[in-house]
Amino acid sequence: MSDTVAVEALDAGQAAAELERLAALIAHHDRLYHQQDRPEIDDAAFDALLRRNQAIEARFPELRRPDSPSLRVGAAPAAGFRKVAHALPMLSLANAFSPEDVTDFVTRLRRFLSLADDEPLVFVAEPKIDGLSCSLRYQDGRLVQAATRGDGAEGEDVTRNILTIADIPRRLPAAEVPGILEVRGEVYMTRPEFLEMNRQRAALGGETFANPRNAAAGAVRQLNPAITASRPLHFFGYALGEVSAPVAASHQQVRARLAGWGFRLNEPARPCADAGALLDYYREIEAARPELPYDIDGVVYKVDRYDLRERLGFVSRAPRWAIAHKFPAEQARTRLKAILVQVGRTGALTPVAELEPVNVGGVMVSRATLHNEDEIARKDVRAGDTVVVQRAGDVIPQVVRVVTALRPAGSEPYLPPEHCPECGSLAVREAGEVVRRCTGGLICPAQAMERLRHFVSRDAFDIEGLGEKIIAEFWADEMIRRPGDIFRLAARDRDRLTPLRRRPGWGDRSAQNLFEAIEARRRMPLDRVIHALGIRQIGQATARLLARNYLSCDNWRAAMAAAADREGPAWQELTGIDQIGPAVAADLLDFFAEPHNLEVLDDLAREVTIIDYEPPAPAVVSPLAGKTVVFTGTLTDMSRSEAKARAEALGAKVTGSVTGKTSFVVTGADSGSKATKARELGVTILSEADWLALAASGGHP
DNA sequence: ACCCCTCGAGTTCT
DNA sequence: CTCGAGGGGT
Repeated sequence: MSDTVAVEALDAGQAAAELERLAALIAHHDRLYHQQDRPEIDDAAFDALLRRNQAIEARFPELRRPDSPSLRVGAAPAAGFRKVAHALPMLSLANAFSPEDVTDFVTRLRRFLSLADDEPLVFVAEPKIDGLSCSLRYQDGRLVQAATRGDGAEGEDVTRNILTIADIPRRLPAAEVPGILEVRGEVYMTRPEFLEMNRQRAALGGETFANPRNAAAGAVRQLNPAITASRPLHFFGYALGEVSAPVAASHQQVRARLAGWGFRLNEPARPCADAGALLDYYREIEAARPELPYDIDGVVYKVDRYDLRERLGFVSRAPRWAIAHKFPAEQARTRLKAILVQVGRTGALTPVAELEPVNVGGVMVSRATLHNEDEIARKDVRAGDTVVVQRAGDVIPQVVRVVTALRPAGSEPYLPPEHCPECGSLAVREAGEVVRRCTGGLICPAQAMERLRHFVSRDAFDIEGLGEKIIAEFWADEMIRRPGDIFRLAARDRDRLTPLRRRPGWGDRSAQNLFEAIEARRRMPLDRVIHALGIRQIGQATARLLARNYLSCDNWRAAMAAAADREGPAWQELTGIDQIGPAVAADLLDFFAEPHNLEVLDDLAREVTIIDYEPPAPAVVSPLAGKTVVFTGTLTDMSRSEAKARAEALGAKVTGSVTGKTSFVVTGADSGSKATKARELGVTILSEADWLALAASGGHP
């Protein structure tokens, strides 16, 4: 039996023959296992076949078949990679699309930093490579971990694959680098190498990749590092992540250090002193774009000095000190076949364009959102029109405009539906609102299924393997009608009652995986539970506010019941929560006024342990935490917004008017009534110098 | 009565 | 990613 011949002893001819045999054999057993649920061999024997196939492929990569089992069998789970939390989050950048955006950016920063006209502010401009961001972690100079960006906070451990990239040094001179050093950069594929690789794959009858970015991403996320190794990948370093000791004071110094350690850098990079220089750089790169051997989607401008970056800080999820200036999105023309209407979990009816599939910047697009009926009217989009399509931020397809000259005769303007396309209930557009909503509420199955989808989504209960299709099947079989049902599935499956058993491709293993994912969610923090309920206007952030304020589920429910009158102390407490006003509070109470919702919550609480809110460990221990600060008058050394950001970073809340709750008032020049009021109320008054000293000390007086 | 910001809700494709 | 609405401040 040829299985017993050592892989090392095979010649190329034997290897090719064996790969062919293995492909057929593995596909056969895979079918028996997954689709017919009557395996002929046990799991260990099956795995042995897979391993042998992989070993032969590793030795003869050029013989790997387009129908190779290693591509399909191992391709499914991203679960193959361990999740790793980034020590410092990998943030995204704000975007600029026009010269005005760039001049605004420079002006905004100069104002924020309170720079005088003669004080310089240097940026470094670099090309923005269209690849896959990765963070490389070095410990005592040794590469110990590589992670993808993921959602920015948590990525996937792709160390074994990254180690196959020749551009990446595995060791850095230990004498020169701190104990912990993270290098961030972009994994990419050059265009000529990408084209050559696709040519080879096509010749072998395999699937080709749409663009170098997808090819690079696919290669890095291969479960088998041997496949990654066979792909032509490169790496540019562009920043540092966590460092246990500072290694540079500016971006230009970082670049010099990276180059010294053997990293490739984004070139050309250029220091620029003002918006004019940045825009010159942009135009040069745009002109050079076709000649560059790799794809870029724009350029990046970063403040050079690290001390200034520190002062500038962050706005929501992006650093204030950098911006990506994007090239205009690639556009394509296609025919709009029809305008469909989708039903969201809140009943919102969203029109979606069904398009003749068209390639936009390397990806086939067949649908695009039209947002709402006003948007359709503004652009006068009609079924049958030829439209210009682009991918916003190179991701989400959007209809830019109609090519009116190509409009067929006799076309009619779009008419919004009067009834929900899913349940037939009346569809109403409230005065002053843009969205039209299905009034079916609880009787609309589309809404109910969307609510379930929301319930299991990543920011809510995060149940993997319970996607749209599976939910729809369980719904049709009346196995899942409300969230609590999900947790009773495994019990019902013991009687082989679930529709899973009729699904082609589903065997015991798949069902087992799903039930394990569900069981892992039997305990859930209060804020996630609140979010998962899908109450109108209550998203992740607002759910957290509620959890923080009411601490336990029982307490929250009692408070909501007590606030039902919409005027008493419970209502006052609710609307007194910062960021919760009368509109949000009303939606919350509407939810609780519906008996069905209370039943759903009771039912869920019987299945799931709801964990009381636990305050996160404070990031900064500062005497300013929890204090309320008011700035008044003209500050000279810091702009008002920097002062505000600084105070908030130290845990204080900044407001505009002096009240009894105000902890202290910072008075700049020409302070007026606010300082007077502070004196009347006996609130502590600080001069700007006092404030600067306090802020510089990290809040410790 | 405005303006700015944050949040929510919707969306595509691999 | 985009848009609209709500909240809070000027």
